[in-house]
Amino acid sequence: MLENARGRKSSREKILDAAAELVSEIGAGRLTLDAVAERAGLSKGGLLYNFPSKEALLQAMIRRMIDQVTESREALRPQLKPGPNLEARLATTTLLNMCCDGKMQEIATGLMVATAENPRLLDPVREVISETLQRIKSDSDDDAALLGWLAVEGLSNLEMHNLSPFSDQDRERIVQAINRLLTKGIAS
Amino acid sequence: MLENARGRKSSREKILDAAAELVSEIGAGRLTLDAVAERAGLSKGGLLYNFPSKEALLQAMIRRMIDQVTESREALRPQLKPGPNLEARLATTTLLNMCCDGKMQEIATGLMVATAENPRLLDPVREVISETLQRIKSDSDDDAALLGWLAVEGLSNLEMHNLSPFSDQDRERIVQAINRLLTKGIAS
DNA sequence: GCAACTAAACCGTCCGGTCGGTATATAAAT
DNA sequence: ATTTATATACCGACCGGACGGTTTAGTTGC
Repeated sequence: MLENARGRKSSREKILDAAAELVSEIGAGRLTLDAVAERAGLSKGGLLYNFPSKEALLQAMIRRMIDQVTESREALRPQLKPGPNLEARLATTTLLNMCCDGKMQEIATGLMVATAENPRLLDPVREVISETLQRIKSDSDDDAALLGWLAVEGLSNLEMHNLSPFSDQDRERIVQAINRLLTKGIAS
Repeated sequence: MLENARGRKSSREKILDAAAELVSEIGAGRLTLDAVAERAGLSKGGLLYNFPSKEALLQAMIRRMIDQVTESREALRPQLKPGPNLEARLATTTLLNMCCDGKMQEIATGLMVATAENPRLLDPVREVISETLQRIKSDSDDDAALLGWLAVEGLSNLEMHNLSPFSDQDRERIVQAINRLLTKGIAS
């Protein structure tokens, strides 16, 4: 559904791409409709034709970002071997993979805009997180799964805001440690 | 230094308090000088007398928030018994305690404003985080310390944005699990 | 007499949103 | 076949309000 019949990206997609790019370049508080329109290659009128208000645009950004995470997770599912903490491993691996693509940037920017403009825009995110917690709880035996998930949340949050102090080696070690935690648990 | 000679809060403090309150009420993107002045109980002129620009106000918010975290940590230091992962235990406990006070809100709001208005405002935060990592590394034997710290980062980030899906019992269990992780490590 | 304001008008810019108009395509009416 | 109508997708000038910041003239308390 990302492309219309002619194989060209729809205006909606171009606009969402442009908005995500812009936020990561100039910051969430400086996102303007004019800038988005220019970047997307259409007029402000055209932009507002596709999204009747700035709020509608932001909602769409959040929605797309959520859908992408869900898609990635489900695409990953068949590649992981079943076992304990499967849902936690899925959730963490998905997030960690997205940090490496540019996609994480988009998640970050969406969240930043939402936080800046209108905290209510985060409602759908709240829902997804709550659902993820349920999934993780549903097939985890101890608290290691929760800790691993939280650690990934922490790491990705740092990376979102360009606050991560970790070198590549650091990060690699951390990822492995999280995997160990999810498969072996906390020492007793 | 929070109060002036007469025991009354200085205008600067009142202004910073007002700004933090406002952000958590109306969102980072809607913070205006007029609103801050009104909430702080002085005129716009008075506000701009204390902070010559909005940017200066935001910088001061970030600075105060960093100082509060550092102070809290050092106040906690004599109360923890020495041992492995002391720095990690300090860092995590400090953050977790602040989540319970209202103080966490202030940290959150500061970060939100900074992210929204001007990513450069996060520079001092980046520095503090980097320094914290060094501290944690300096006295930890394995990766458990890093994981515990990251988990707390994740938890507090969720709580900052009111995204935490955890009940009080959940949270309690998680805190205990983090402590176990920091004292006993990952199973081998 | 200086620091720390108050009060209120004002300026310039930015920005979300409106609105009249346009181009193209497809369909309906004659 | 030609006109007329309708829908879609878009353009871009413009409006009005918000907001950061300035200025000015005065006030209060040490």
